[in-house]
Amino acid sequence: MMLYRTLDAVMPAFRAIFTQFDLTEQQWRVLRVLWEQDATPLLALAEATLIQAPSLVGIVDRLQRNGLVERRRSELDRRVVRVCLTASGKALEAQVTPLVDAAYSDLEVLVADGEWTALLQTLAKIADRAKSGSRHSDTECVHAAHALQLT
Amino acid sequence: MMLYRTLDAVMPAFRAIFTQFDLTEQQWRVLRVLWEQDATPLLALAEATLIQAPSLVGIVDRLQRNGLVERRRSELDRRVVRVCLTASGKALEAQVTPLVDAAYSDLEVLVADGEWTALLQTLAKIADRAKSGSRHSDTECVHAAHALQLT
DNA sequence: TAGTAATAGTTAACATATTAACTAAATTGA
DNA sequence: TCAATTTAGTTAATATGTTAACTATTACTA
Repeated sequence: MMLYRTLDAVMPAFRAIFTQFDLTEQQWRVLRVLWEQDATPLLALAEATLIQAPSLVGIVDRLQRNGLVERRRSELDRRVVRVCLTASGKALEAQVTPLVDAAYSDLEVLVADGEWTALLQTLAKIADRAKSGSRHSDTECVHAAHALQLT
Repeated sequence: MMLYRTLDAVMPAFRAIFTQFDLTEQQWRVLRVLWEQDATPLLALAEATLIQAPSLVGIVDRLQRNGLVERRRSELDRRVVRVCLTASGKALEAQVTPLVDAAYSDLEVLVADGEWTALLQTLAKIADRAKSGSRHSDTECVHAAHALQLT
């Protein structure tokens, strides 16, 4: 229950920012990667965002529909589809990023530095130990983590 | 990223249990509440599971379709729909619960008691402080918490 | 008590996750 | 070199989350 409430408390600030720009959380995640590395192949994008390929296809579809990205078939390997930012897609970065950063800062003020570190360390420990014994994809619990907005 | 990996590491054990019984995570959450308190009105169920009502309608639909629950219109207040376990729904508890409990135990062994407490306290603090300033529903980040299976 | 507001549940429209299957294009190995 | 395999991307089927609107009841109130 504590986790529910934590997430419940943390999320709305971020969500408000996204809806303001007609973005969803996932769409923002994709854009964030593209702002770092434009023209990323779709599967590489899936890995970077930790969004599974079938989900990503739809997300890119909608970003494309809204004129923020476009698909470009690679000439070298024609299986590869590169997802590229459009001018509007690029322009969005300057508007969204400051707001998201500010929201993050607000969040970080809430607990002491040491506490943050401890939190992350405990999570790391759990991940590490739980993982040895079950092998699986990195994207399984993605939207849970998305919700936390702490990546 | 750490959170992604934590969730990724923790989830599969639980998910394997559910698929084994043809259940989803959410369906299990609903059943878990009904096993405690049968014949719960739908909105009360939504609150108890932290699943929003519109989602819950579909989940209950499918549980009903699979013969695990049934809907009963209340006589006193005919707006109210009580969700009731069927015999199969009741029978399932004895099969699923031990496996889930065992998976929890496996998880709890991973970190020291004090560390668990610290983790929960930090989360509580974040939730508490982040919440004062943004008012919203408890169910917003539900599936994120579901994924953690730590409720 | 008629009229309005609140409540319980549902439906609709949309975005997303998950698994499995499928296509086209490379890669590989006998 | 040609068949078998692998890889990139997609589609399909199903379950879920989100917001908004809508129905049927019940409660409230002037």
